[in-house]
Amino acid sequence: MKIKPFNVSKPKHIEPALDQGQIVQAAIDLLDEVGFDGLTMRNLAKKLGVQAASLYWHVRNKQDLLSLLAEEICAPMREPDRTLPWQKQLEEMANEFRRVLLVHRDAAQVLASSGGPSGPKRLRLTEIGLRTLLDAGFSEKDAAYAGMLMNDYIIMSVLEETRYAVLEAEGTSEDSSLDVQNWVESLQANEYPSLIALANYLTEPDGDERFRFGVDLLRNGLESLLARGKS
Amino acid sequence: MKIKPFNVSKPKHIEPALDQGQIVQAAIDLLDEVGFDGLTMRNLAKKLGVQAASLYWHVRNKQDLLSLLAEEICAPMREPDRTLPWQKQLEEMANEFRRVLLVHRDAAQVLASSGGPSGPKRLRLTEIGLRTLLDAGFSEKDAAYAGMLMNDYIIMSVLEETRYAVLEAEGTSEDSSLDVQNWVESLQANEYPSLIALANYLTEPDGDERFRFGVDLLRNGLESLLARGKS
DNA sequence: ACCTGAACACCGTTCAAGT
DNA sequence: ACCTGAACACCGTTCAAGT
Repeated sequence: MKIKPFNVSKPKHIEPALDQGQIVQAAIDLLDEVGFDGLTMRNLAKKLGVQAASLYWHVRNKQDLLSLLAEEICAPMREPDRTLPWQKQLEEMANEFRRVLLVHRDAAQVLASSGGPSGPKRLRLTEIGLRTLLDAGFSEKDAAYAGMLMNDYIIMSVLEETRYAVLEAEGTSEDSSLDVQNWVESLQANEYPSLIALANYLTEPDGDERFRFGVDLLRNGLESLLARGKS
Repeated sequence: MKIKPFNVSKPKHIEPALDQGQIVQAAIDLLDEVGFDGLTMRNLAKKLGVQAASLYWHVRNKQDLLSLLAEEICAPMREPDRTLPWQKQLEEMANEFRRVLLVHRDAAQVLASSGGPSGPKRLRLTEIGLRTLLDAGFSEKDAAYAGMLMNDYIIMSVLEETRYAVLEAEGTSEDSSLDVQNWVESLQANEYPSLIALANYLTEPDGDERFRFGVDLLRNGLESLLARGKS
């Protein structure tokens, strides 16, 4: 009675129905369809035709999934041209970051809820940002703080930009403009004169302009900090 | 058989067990005890010795409660001395804002999850900030964008500052420092030289210094923007 | 190794019913 | 007017059991 030893290495090997890459891709699709709040482990499992518990074989927990998602969202970010002056390099990185955050619905929320950069792509991008600042002449401390600040600013900026968009989409266009109107009129004019004077800008959702304003402000701040240090 | 008519005006009037002020106060206490994630309608009801559904008589929903909470958290903010130069006024406001956000656990998370300012106190504070910027000579657009930027920066800054604190508190002090050490060592030195060189600053939780850096940067940016506009 | 079934311990919110 | 009981429609996560 002999047992054939050769098939032992492939003993009833069924193709695994799932792997981490599929899960992450499905999660991105689900995000685009239903947004951050609809992105649940159970909905994701349903989309994959699988039990929710199955996901936990390929992913530690939801937090882990969000980190993988953040990495995937940032993957298409292009790196800046290293021959440019440091201001232009940082500007390019900021614009690229914002661009990829606007590709997928609620991407900024994913980045905000996932912790700091852990995947190789995001680590590389922060490495580039920090190197740019160091090469520009900033001290280690200033470079570190400035890098974190820029990163946080961009995420938070897009977060708010898209939150406004949601507020707009909730009512019909006439209704939402009426709501803004009512909001302004509900303020007593003599109590909040500046607020009322600037209401158009405060409720205006021109994200491009607002984002550029912030980036310019930070660049100006960094330039004068550098000038001060060098004098 | 006569019925006394005089008690009719007070017909079995039981003292209401709850009002909005009590709910908000209990929510603040609960926040300090269990943090943002533990602040649920059900836990809050339990703390008040009442059914969860009862809360919905005094508060529209959880979002509404968070707005009330945000207002309560900001209530102790003092207003800046109007005779100071605009830079000092803004600095004072920033420091005050951060101060009150550090009084209660996860207060920054409450502010971040509650929408824009709706209560009278926060409206008044943004009014003051915007007025300061207008008085300083900024255009309406610049003042609006700068005001929103400062507001967002402060909330996000404290948000991250306290998130770091949580990461520190999770392990014993030796463990967490070891984790940081391991995190750094897990990076290939030749792949991420800047990241490794700045690791101490990136993982250092000196919130005071980091916050001041950001405020200084924004002030510098605003000053050069103003100088440019005036030239 | 990989997936299922079923449970555990929760959420926010609604609503008829009580007082 | 104000509160309760009970339900509805969900969550993330675990774990013994199956294949």
